[in-house]
Amino acid sequence: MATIKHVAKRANVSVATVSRVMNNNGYVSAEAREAVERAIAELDYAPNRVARSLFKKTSGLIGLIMPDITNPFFPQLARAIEDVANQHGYQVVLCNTDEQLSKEQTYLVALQTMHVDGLIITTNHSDNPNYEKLELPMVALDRIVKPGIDAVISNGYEGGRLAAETLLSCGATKLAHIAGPKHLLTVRRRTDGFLDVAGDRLVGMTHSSFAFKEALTAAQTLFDEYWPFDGVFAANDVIAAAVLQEAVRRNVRVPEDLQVIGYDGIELGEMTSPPLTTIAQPIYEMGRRATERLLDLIEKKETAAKEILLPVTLTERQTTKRKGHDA
Amino acid sequence: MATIKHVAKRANVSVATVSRVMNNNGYVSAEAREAVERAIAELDYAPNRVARSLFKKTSGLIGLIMPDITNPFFPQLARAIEDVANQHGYQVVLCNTDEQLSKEQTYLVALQTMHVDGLIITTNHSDNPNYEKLELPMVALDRIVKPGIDAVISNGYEGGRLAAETLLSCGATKLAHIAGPKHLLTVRRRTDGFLDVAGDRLVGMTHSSFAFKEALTAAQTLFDEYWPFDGVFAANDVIAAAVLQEAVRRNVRVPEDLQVIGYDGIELGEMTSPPLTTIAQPIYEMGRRATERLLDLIEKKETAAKEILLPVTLTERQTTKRKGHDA
DNA sequence: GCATAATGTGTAACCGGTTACATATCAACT
DNA sequence: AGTTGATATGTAACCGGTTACACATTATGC
Repeated sequence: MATIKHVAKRANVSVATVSRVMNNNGYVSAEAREAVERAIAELDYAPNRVARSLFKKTSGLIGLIMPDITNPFFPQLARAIEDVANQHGYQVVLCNTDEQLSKEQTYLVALQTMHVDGLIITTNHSDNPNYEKLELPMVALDRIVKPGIDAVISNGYEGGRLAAETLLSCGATKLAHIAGPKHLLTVRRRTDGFLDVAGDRLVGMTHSSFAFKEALTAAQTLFDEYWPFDGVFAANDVIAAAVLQEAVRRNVRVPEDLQVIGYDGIELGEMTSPPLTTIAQPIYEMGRRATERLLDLIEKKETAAKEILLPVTLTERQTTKRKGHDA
Repeated sequence: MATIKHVAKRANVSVATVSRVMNNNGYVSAEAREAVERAIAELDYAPNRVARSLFKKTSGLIGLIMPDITNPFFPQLARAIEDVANQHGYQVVLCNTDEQLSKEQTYLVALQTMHVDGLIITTNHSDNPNYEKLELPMVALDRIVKPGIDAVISNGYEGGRLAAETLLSCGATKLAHIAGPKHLLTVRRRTDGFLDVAGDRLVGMTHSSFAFKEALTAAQTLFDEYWPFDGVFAANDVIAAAVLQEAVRRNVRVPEDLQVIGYDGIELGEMTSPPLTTIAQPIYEMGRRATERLLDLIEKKETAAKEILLPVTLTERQTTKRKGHDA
């Protein structure tokens, strides 16, 4: 690999001059600039980012910490983050923590010692003290870490309300709910919104993680203990898919006998049979906004908002009846 | 952040000695070692990887180039890669190229200038000249780039055969197939294997990308043009999910009237109704093997195998009848 | 008891960039 | 003509590690 010295020699200038034309700062004569540019082209030179990084204490890297990229909600987020980062010349380092504090800790020091410029965190240990001492720009995504830390989230409470309102206005009268993991504040809000609207029309509720197998078990429990009901709101689309599958197994027709609404708006919802009605978060948008915010933080554009709340929307597919039909 | 100089000063030794205890090489007296270790602990010192990287020309980073992490086959792969890399102290940089040569090119120079130690490529431009001039360890995953480059793939041809054999032994007599993108050699092999066994029992075939929307269109075309058939093999699980959905739409019962087999063995297959029978690739294992191979290459353990071929297995769920029932 | 090898430690060069500072030239202004 | 400021460029220090090399000191062999 060619270095700046090779370029300097070839262009008959000093390394300082080469550096000046690369970074487009300081005074450089037209001839010198031209000579340097020719040398760069001829040698196919690209500056060593490691060397630059060492001096500038900036790496062009951002760390992305998520529980598990295998959970179908995250790839879209990762994609958005990667897209925006890339457009601005940054690369992203992927870290799966399985929500284990020890892994998180290991990654944190690894990322720190490699001088990442910022962090996006979709993992939540609100109680994790590690983040605080970290003097790094960071934004929480779909999570709320701490008052002081920027967050990008969607309106879970309204989403939960919307789910209940939709179910009711589509004619459901006996509602059931499968809530998500209790330690996720953003997920609890969906449940809160749903329950507030459902009121005493709620006939049953259970909990599940976002793993499909567990969701299936939870769905079975729901049917075993609370059937009959005619409208289910699941805390995410994976759980909703489990409800759908369990309904099929029990010969419960969807949406005729039972309407189902999921949450997230991941692609999976299009692939179930019937396709899933869901409360869609603007997933890509969330990733985009979080990254833009982070880059602003990194580049010291002191932007105002500390918490960005995005709206959710109803994506009507075929697990609900047409709205207002028999409401 | 504490630097090696701070540690040296505090331990009353030179930076060389500190470096020696950090790397556990050279001679260090017991007292010196102890003093250094104490200083490290007290200062909470972690060596700057950027500085180390500059001198050693090694970064502890591996580049992961994939078409689109959003495609449900890739997250598992990424997870496996990340796990293994992490266990060995490496981090992974995620790159989505959308199979666009220009993006690939941009990433390649970015990764190169940041001195990544190796590359895992799940993207395929067999014709891409960029990879050749790259003096970097790399392994192709689920792709075949070039004879000289290591590859980890699963046995697509056998998988295709297995799909056909299964369909036939479960009583299907009129087979149909939706093939995948033509430019993917590993995917074409599935089709080859399937066709070789199907022979003249094939009644129809069409093509599709791996995008669900396109797969739905392809499924419709298949039904429109070739119905009736009683066994479908789809080139991947996403396409199979589309076939399932289209079958439901047309009131074709699965598996009674139509049996369906997918390919890949992604989690989606468990979530469809009914759950999908599929030819499962050992996805996690593939990612693991590719990464282990790459690390061997990086660390110059000249290992033999140039192409690692992994077996596929049949995952019987509920879109096929019980085997041998009516064969 | 002396040559030799093993052990222990510090100094400084090096990796490949960036930039403060010194120096030089030249045009403009008084 | 002399001062001043803008333009242009090179030298060398610096970022934070690693390691070749020089130099001591101690242990071992004959």
